[in-house]
Amino acid sequence: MKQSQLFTKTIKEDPKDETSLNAKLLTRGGFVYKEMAGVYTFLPLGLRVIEKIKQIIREELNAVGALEMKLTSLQQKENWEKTGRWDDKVVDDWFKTKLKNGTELGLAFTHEEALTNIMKNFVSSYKDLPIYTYQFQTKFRNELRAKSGLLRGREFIMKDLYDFSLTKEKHEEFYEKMKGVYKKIFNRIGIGDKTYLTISNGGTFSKYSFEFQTLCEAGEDILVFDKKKNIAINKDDFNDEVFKDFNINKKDYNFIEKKSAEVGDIYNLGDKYSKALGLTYADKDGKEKSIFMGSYGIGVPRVMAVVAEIYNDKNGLIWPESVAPFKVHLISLNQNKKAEKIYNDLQKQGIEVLYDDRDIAPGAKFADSDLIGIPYRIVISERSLKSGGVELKKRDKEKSEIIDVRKVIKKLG
RNA sequence: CGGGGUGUGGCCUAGCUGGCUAAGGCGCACGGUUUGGGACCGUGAGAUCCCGGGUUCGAAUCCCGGCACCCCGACCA
Repeated sequence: MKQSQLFTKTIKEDPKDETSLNAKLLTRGGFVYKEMAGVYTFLPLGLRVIEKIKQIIREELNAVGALEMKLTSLQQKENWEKTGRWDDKVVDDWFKTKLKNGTELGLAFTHEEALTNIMKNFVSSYKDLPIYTYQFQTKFRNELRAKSGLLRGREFIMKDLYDFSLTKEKHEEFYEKMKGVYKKIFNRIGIGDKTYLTISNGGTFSKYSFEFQTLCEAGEDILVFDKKKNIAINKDDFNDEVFKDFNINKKDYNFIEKKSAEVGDIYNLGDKYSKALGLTYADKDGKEKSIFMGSYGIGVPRVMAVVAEIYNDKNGLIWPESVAPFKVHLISLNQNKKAEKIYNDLQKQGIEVLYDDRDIAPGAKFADSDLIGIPYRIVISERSLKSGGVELKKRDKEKSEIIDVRKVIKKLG
């Protein structure tokens, strides 16, 4: 992409209505625009990051046989009444609306009911199971208080996966598998070493569930963990009962506390939804059986925000290569003819490049480049050409190197 | 939802104990000079001072009501 065509502009000053680092950096860099508290538009650069994160998730989920689909945001109340979740006293963060004729609708804050209902059309025999399916979908949650920039929003993209399994045991097998899949996803995104599989309250379906918590100052949770022994417990659930249930002798561990953000969660749903909505299958002996389910969420913008919180310096963002909006930021200082060729050659190699072809001062280009935080920066200028080529610098390094124009593409490819 | 804070051109701010044409910086347009770390000079455009009501000769400024945003807390499959 040519930067002259990028309509967003970087902003020098912090926006006055943001306090959190993620929102400040993402706003200043032109990644997001705040429509209202907890509701953000993804601008071209921001959307590229979102899509990178989605693609990593997609690849890992597809690898375990999950199929992508997309449900609707508008929901009729009928299915929700069957599970008791239409009631505002039970679920207090509904956004509800009405059809012209007065029919009540809800904007989905999750999709267990809708999906389970759909599956009634496709599942009747044990031969039809298991089913693993997921979507990237906008969730609406009428939070009392949106906060921390993109970390807690009222409208956000969520990856939610659901498993429909033959038995509790089969479901649990998949559940265990997903722990590894999530670990892999967060590793690829670049936050793996700060992300912990965390023991947490299980809610109504099982005594415990697991969250993926990433150490991060802006987070809302407090993680109690032992890095060496790789164990973490949400502080809310750090008590004798947990120690007993997980066979933990507190003296053997060196627990410390730090703030963290929940980037993913995996839940056992048991047969609550399948039962309530009448989703069953006929087993080999023809007997009707319950289906066991789980749900597995990842808040995509939240992951983006957490990455922004972790990877930055005083000059701006430093995206990990895996989720960066572009791999290379090509900066031309009055050498647009030569730069154009490099730009084309890089693109031919399939390397994503943002090419700063604008006619502005060098300092402004460097400042923008640092703020936007693309991993590799190539500068082509009279000076670099005199030294023998182009200057290549990594965003997170101080030093740069001069490389022959023909070799830089090979090096990055 | 309780408490605290803030709302002034596209962005960041000053002005707020009432008083002249609402000031500055960034950005934007035009002209010129610049060209390796957000350049400089000049000219110019751009404002329902969050909204509604009130007090007053006169309101960005004072009073009342509302809305929005930020923070703390509560809440949070």
